[in-house]
Amino acid sequence: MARNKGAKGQESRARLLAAAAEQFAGLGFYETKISSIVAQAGLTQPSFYLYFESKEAVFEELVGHFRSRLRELVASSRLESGLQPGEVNARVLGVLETLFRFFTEDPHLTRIGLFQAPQAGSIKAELAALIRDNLLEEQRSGYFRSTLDMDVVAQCFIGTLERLTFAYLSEGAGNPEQLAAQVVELFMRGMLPEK
Amino acid sequence: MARNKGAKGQESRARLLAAAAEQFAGLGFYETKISSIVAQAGLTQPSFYLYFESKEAVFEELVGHFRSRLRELVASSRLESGLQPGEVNARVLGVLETLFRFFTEDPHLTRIGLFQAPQAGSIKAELAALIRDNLLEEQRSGYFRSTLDMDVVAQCFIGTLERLTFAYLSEGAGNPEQLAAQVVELFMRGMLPEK
Amino acid sequence: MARNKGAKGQESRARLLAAAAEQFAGLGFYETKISSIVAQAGLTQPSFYLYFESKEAVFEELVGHFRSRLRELVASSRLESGLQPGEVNARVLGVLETLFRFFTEDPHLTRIGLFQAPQAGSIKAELAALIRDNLLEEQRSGYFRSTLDMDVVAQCFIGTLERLTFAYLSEGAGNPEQLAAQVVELFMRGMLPEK
Amino acid sequence: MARNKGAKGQESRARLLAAAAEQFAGLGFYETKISSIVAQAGLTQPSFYLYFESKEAVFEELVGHFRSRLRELVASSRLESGLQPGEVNARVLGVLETLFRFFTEDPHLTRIGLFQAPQAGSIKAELAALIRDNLLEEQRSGYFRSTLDMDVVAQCFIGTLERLTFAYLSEGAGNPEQLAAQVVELFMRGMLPEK
DNA sequence: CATGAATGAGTGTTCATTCAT
DNA sequence: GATGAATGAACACTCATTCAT
Repeated sequence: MARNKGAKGQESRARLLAAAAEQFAGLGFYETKISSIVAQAGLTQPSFYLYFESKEAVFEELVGHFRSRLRELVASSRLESGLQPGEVNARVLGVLETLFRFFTEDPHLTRIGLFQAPQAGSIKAELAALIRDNLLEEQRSGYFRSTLDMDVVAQCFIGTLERLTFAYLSEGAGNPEQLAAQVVELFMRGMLPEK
Repeated sequence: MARNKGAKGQESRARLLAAAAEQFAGLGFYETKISSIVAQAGLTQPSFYLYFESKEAVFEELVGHFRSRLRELVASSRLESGLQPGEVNARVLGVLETLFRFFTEDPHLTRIGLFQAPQAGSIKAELAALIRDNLLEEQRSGYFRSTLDMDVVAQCFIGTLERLTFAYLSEGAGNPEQLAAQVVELFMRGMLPEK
Repeated sequence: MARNKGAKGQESRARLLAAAAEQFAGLGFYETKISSIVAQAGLTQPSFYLYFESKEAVFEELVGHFRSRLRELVASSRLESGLQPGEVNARVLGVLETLFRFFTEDPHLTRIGLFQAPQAGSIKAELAALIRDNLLEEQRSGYFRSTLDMDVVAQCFIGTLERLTFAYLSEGAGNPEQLAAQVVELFMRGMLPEK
Repeated sequence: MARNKGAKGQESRARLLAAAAEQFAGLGFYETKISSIVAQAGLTQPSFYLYFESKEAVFEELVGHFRSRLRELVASSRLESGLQPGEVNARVLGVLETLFRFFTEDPHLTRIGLFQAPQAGSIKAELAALIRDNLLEEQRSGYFRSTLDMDVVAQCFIGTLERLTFAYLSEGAGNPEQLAAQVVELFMRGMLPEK
């Protein structure tokens, strides 16, 4: 009941997953009915259970995808130590761009992971912790003002990312790079140490 | 159907509303059952319909409360013109404190209005627009850097407020004034004009 | 709980009864709600139970009224024996007119008694039996063709009366006398003995 | 939602429809419960909704059946012109027999269509209109007395048919042909032109 | 690999009726 | 004589899930 092998089966499974993602994102968990998922995927209800254990299970699978890909992303953008002071700006810009791009890339998944999932809170908390750790390391290296509570700053970043993603990117307005630049402009003067 | 007069009736209605707010906030709309709302309120199911048209109706009433109180709050915190340059900081600080306090004051309602409601998006959009208008006026008066896109800035504020509220305040950690101060410290240097 | 005496009480009871008759006639038993009856009567629900035992009870009271008044009517129109052959026509005409008038007089009650009541069938059967008895006596007296099955004829009269009442009279079209005349014209040639 | 294809499905649907017809006819719309319909059909409640949209929908389907079959019947019994005067009697007899037979054929449906349905009034009105049109054509051809108001006559036929159907046929007493003959004997002398 | 048919369990809602005042 | 408030009992309907094929 976990992974069906044949080519046609994988195709069906993928269609179901895509339909589920779209509907969960648009309607939320409860307003999304198995009947409408399978309809969109061109299958019947029992087929659904050929590929997934339950409605909860698909939802969890989607949330899981989102969460683990997000984790990888942030992990891989860990600061290499030995950063030059002049590069801090670019570094933060890069991280923001990467996150904006990630959120824009699969909007259904993003919407599910950041809004629809009951775990949305803990996902954001986890993300915040990762970002905070990055920031703390940089702060210790003297790149950032020592008076800042990096816990708070990380939360501000998350909130900002989240809001801008939904206000602009999911509406198809603006683009990741431009938004990231504006955020950097807004935040950095408050973060860099006084000259 | 929403105007029962006697004192006892108003009491019952209030109990139902409070129970509904608590459960909606904690469990969401769908996992909240009328049966458990009335149980918490010490009544039976039919009584619920003495005071509310439907499950949707109570939910909407709560969201409506939140939305309109939020509206009033922001409207009443419009900037009086004739602000001294030195006061800008304090002004923004004040607005942030007010909003933090408002969000903390009735956590159930806040959770419903900002997360559980399908209209959460439009509520935040509305709030963003109001804040943006405030900011724009101040920008025109020269209090803020002219290169800033106040639309984006407003969204950053909303995201930040929202995130901090849920990360700290609803956990009972931190306090509105302290958080507001940190946000001001973080944002202001990026917002005030260069000397 | 049966008969409240005071003037005001009688007034209230009458208003309830009238409202009930109107609504039962128009909407039927099930679509008529106690709440709407009392609303129309300008009272509250508990007041209803001051005057009637139950919803069924009011309905029965109305049906009972109809049934007993109809009974009296037919009973009182029994043929005096010693009728002259030439008067038969006028006699039947008179009975029809009387019944048409009765049905038109209180349309709500008529609609309830002939259509809405579960006993409608037995009411019509009873009426048919009474009419049949009248007809039989006249047949025995030689006023009517001896080949006619007066049981059937009576049913034809009932059906005709009922249909014409609802097609014309309750629409405010036509009048009892004229309709009665037409029925007599249609039926009598088939009923009177061949010359 | 009304087109399930397999043989087993059609069987179930038919059983539900039959059970519904029987219970609606016997108990009326409101006293008939979905639970008892499905019980009689040997199914469970959700299965009902596999075949019908709602309780109202089955009822309407039954009424619709009745109405359209009745329409066809009357339409197909339109008078061929070129009728011989001597055949008028037989013609009317034939129509009456046909209608009596139709009403007797599916007693549940008849009871629903003529009594239980809120549209019963309009169904009878429609039937009356169709019969009146037939009669009018014959009247124009000189087969019937020109003084008769065929609108009224048609209503008399309907009432008579209805009453006799329920008084005799649904009790299993009498038979269509015999009743039709008696009606013809009663009405025709009043309808045929004076010699 | 897929489907037609069926179901268990649950939930919102309605309404006649009553209690206490 | 009347009412505000409350309730018991029921019922239609939904939906995720599962057999049997």
